[in-house]
This record gives sequence, structure tokens and C-alpha cells, in this order.
Amino acid sequence: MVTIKQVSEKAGVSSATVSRVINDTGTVKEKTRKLVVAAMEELGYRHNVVAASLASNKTNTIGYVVPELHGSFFGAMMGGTEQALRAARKHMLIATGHSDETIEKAQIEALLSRRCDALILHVEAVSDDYLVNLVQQGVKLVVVNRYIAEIDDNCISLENVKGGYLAARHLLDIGHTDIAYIAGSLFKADGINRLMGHKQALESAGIEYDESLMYEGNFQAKSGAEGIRALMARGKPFSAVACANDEMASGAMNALREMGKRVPEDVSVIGFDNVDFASYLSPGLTTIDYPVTQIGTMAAHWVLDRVYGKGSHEFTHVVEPRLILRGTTSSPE
Amino acid sequence: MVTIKQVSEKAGVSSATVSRVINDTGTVKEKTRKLVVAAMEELGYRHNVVAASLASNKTNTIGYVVPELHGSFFGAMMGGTEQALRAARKHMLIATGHSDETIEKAQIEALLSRRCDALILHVEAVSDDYLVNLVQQGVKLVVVNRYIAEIDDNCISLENVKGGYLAARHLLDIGHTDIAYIAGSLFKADGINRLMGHKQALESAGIEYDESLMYEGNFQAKSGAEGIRALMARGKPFSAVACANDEMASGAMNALREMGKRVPEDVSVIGFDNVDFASYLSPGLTTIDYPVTQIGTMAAHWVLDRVYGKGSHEFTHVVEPRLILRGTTSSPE
DNA sequence: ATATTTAATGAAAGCGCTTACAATTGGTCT
DNA sequence: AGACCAATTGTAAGCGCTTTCATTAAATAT
Repeated sequence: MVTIKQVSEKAGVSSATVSRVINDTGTVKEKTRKLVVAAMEELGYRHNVVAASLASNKTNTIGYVVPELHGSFFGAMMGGTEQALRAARKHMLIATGHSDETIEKAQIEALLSRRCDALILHVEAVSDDYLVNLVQQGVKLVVVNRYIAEIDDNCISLENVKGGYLAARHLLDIGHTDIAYIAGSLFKADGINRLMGHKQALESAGIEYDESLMYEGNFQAKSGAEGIRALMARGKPFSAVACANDEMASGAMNALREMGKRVPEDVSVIGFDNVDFASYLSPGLTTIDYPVTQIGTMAAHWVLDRVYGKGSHEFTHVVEPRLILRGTTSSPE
Repeated sequence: MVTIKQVSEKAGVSSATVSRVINDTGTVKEKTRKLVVAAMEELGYRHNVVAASLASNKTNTIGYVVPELHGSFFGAMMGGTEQALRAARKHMLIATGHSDETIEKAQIEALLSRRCDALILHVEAVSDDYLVNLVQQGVKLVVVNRYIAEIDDNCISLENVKGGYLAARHLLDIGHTDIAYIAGSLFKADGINRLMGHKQALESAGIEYDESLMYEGNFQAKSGAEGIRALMARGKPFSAVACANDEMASGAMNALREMGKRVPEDVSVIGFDNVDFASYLSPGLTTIDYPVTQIGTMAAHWVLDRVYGKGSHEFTHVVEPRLILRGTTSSPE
């Protein structure tokens, strides 16, 4: 491996000057800069970022923890982040937490050991205190899809309650009164909050929330189908079903059809997230937009601003859900 | 930041011993090991992997280049890799190439500058020669979804031709003879090869390939819908359409329905990839399985074996596509 | 022409770790 | 007890870079 030293000898300058050329810091005469560049090319020099990181105590690397890599959701989020970071020549070290406290902590610790300049965390099992503590230790981090009051400036989250409210509100607006709900895992904040919004909408419309019209799924498509079968079996009629995410909504749609129900004529369905395939379904899935790419981008901007002091971006720490009307909802017959 | 030096002083040993404890290398008496561990905990020591990497000339990091982060495909692939690597305590530095030669090269170069121990590349714009050259320079890399004869041991790819063949073969088997084809971008190897397989199947069935039944899309859902409209406009009748991926197939299904055609009664549709949402569609999309997670896992195993010499896994450098029967194909009426 | 600034470069001390190699310790064997 | 080994620990030389500070060269002012 050719080093800065060899380049400096070939170019007849000191290694400090070579470093200046590489990093474009300090002042270097154009003539010597060319000399150095020529020497680098001739020798096939490749900068050693590891050594540079050690010396400068900066890695230009952002650690990223997400629950999983598969599915449409996290890819979209990371895509938003990556695009913004790439422009600033930062890189992403990615790890998965699998919604498990031990794993999440181990991954965060590993990322810190690698001296990431900042972390972007989508963690679900670790406690608020743990994260607050990290921030107090001086760890630069942004928590996405989660709100923690003590470190609210470090959080970017969606108003899940409002999203749940909007979905139910839409169904109410078009005339439904018997509305079932297929919830996400209720040990996750998302699951709870979306359901809460749902309840609030019912309440504000003077409709009593009926536990027997609620089914707790796990955010997977299959549980959406199971939810429909379970709800139907309970015998309580409903003309619409709100689901805590699009996967479950698609599972629900398929189950409804298998049972001979038409969507939306017999039962309206609304999802949540607006993942990419929501529009591929037929009819297109009416859902609540979770601007996930935008959140990923904002997380990148937070880091660029706060950690690298580059540019000054506008932040919205709480982003707004939005109703996306497609074809799976209509007035009850 | 607490260093190994401080720990060694606190524990009354040399820094070499602390290093041995951390890395579990060499022999350390249990008693002194405990002393060191206690000192580390008391001081809140956090290993500095950057310094360790510089000294050991090993980063335990794998560089990963994919075209994009969004969508279901690459997340599934990276998920397979991550799972296997995590077990071996390796990490992934992820970058996107955007199917652009300049970007792809820049990302590979950046990953190499960061001294990744190995690279996993899903690149589309860079030439075969460039990759061959890297391997000859001693860069450890595995190329996924691409076959290059000179470095075939570094490649893991799907038999795309066979996949295209299987899809058409299925349609032929159930009685179709007028089969349209919506291709992927034909400047990408995938696009070309899948179409080639399609042609071979037609040929082997004694059916002449008809250019007017082919539409070149771009792997996006929208182009599938456009494909259907274009094909219909041409006036040449067809009872089935094979698509080069699932996104385009779903776009095609929606377009067909908008034009009043039922799937599969009027027109059969078959996709390619078997991404996660293929089964969410209604009816479920018949498609060709691209075992993408498995490919991701195999890439990880390749690296673990060849680069870190851990375990000896079995490799299949060429993986087989498989027909997945669901509901979008049936015999013509 | 000399003094004063400013630009350009070099010298060298780390950054925090790994890893030969050397030194020590403690048994075991005659 | 003395020799011999293996197990354990310490010494110290890097790994390839950045960065402060000092130095020299060039430019401008007097």
C-alpha cells in the first residue's frame, strides 16, 4: 500500500503538504499541488481513511440502526438519508436491531466503538432513559419515529395519533359508523398511538369505541387477514375497517375477498404508511401517508447541521400525516 | 475518552495485556483478565475500533454497493447479508450507485479508502473489465446478480435466461400462444436476459417471436401500465403477458382492469422476482422466484469464507429461478 | 533597500491500538 | 536442587495520517 510518505518523497515535499492537498485544507501553491497530484496518480495512491480518522478524531460516518432491512419502509427511509449524506461525502454504517433490547444496545455500542460521528436510530426496544442518557453523555444522535420529551430536539417523529384520527375521520365523513380496527403490535408506540387516534375520532363523532371491533395484529400482512377472519367470526357487523399499516390492509383486503366481500362496495379498507405497493393494489389502497423518505432526509440534515455544521436546514421535529385517497373506501350502501 | 493505557494502569498490567483481553487473543490468566475487565467497567472504557483497524490492518467491515435503497428488492438482499454478517460481528458500510458509472466507481473507491475488508457489489454501469481489474489488484469482492466469466468465483447470479424461459414456458403449457412481453430496460443485463429466455421458450414451442408484442419498460410499475396501453393500441391480440418484474406486472394488471379486462380470465399475467408484495396483490401474482435473500446470505458466506476464513460454506454461484404459481394465470378461454 | 506581513512549507508529536519479540514466572522432570 | 518448558506478561515499534508550531519564501509597505 502506498502511503502519504512515499507520495511526499516522490513529489519532493513533506507529508504535511500532501495531507493538505488531499484534504484541501491550509494553503498550498498551485504548482506544488499539481506536483503532489501527479505523484499520487503515478504511485496509485489511495487515501487511508482509517488512519485519517484516527488522527483527526472524525470518521465522516453515520451509524444507522433500523429494526429490519427488508420491506419497503426502511429502505425508503435510508434512501432519503443516503441521498443527503452522499452529497456531503458522509457514509452510513448500517445495523439492525430486530426490536430487541439486547441487540439494539449491542449495535449502538458497536457503532460507537467505530467512532461514528453521529447515530440515526430507529429503535423500538431500548428505553427512553437509555437514549436520554446517551445524549447526555454527548453522543450525537437523532431518534426517528419516536418522541422523547427530554431530548425533543433529537427526535423526528410522525404524529401517529393524528394519523389514526385522520383515517377514522375519513371513514366517518363518508358515512360509516360501524368501523372495525386492526391494530399493530400494541407493545410498540406506533401501534398504541394509531389506535388512540382512531378512538379519538370515534369519540369526537359520538360513537362508542367497541372492543369487539378491534383486533391486535402484528403489522404483517398475514395478521391483517387473520384479523378479518376473527372480526367476522365475532359476528358484529362492520362496513369499514381501518388498519394500522398497509401490509395488514392488503392482508385484510384479500381475506375479505376470499369471504366474498367486495372492496369497497361491501367493506371499505384504509391502511397506514402509504408504502410503495399501496398504489399497486387494485383498487389502489386509500391510506395515510407517512412521509418516510422525507423523514430520512431530515435526519440527515439534522446530522449535517448539528454535527458537521454544514448549511442550516429547517427542521420539523414532528411531521404531519396526510390522507391519501385511492379506491378502497366509499360510502356504505 | 478512556484509552487502553488508562485501563492498563488502573489494572496494573501492560496495555498489551488489555489488548489481549479485549480481543481474546494470546493467553491471559483468568485472574488478570478479571482485573482488566473490572478496570474497563470502572473507567467506562469503550474500545476504539478505528485505532484497532489501523494497527491490525483489518476493519471487519464489508462495503456494500446497491443501485438504490428504496423498494423491496435490495432491502431483502441486504437483510440476508446482514443476518449472516452480524453473527460474525462484521459490519456493513452501505453506498448506492444509482446505476451510474461515475457514481459507482466513486463509491467503490470510497469504500476501498475506508479499507473495507471486502466488497459486495450490485453494480450495473461499471464495466466487466473494471471489476476484473479490481480482483486482479487483490480487492476481495463478490459481484451479485451479474456473471463475469473471468472472475466467476467472485460472482453470484441468477439464471435470468432460465427465469424468462420458465415464465413463458408456463404460459405455453397452460395453452397460451399469443403472448405479449413487457421487458425491463434493455441496457441492463437483467432486461436482456429475461427477454432472451422468453424468446427461447417461444422458439422451442415453435412460435415465432413477434416484435409487435414486445414493449420495453423500465422496471417501474408505471411502465407496466404504459406497456399494456401501448400493446393494446397496436391491435395485435394477446391472451397473456409476461413481465420482466413484479412492479411492471402490477402496473400491467391495473391497466388491464382499467380497460375492462379481467385477470386472469381475459388476460393472464406473470411477473418476475417474487418481491414481498407479489402475494399481497389480488389475485396473488404468479411469478418467478428470485431468491434474493438467499443470494444476500450467500454473498455474506463468500466473504466469511474467503476473506475471514471462517467456516466453510457451500456455494452455488448460479442460483435457480423457480415458478411460483398464484392466481394471475389461467388457460385461455 | 529594509522592515513587515502574509503565504507556503516542514518538523515532529501524537491519535489509540496491535503484535512481534523479549523477559519473566511457575511448574515439571530428573 | 538445577534444568527445561510452557504459560503469562511486558517492551516498544509501528500502523498512516493530521495538525500545531516553527520556519522559510514571497509579497507588500516604508
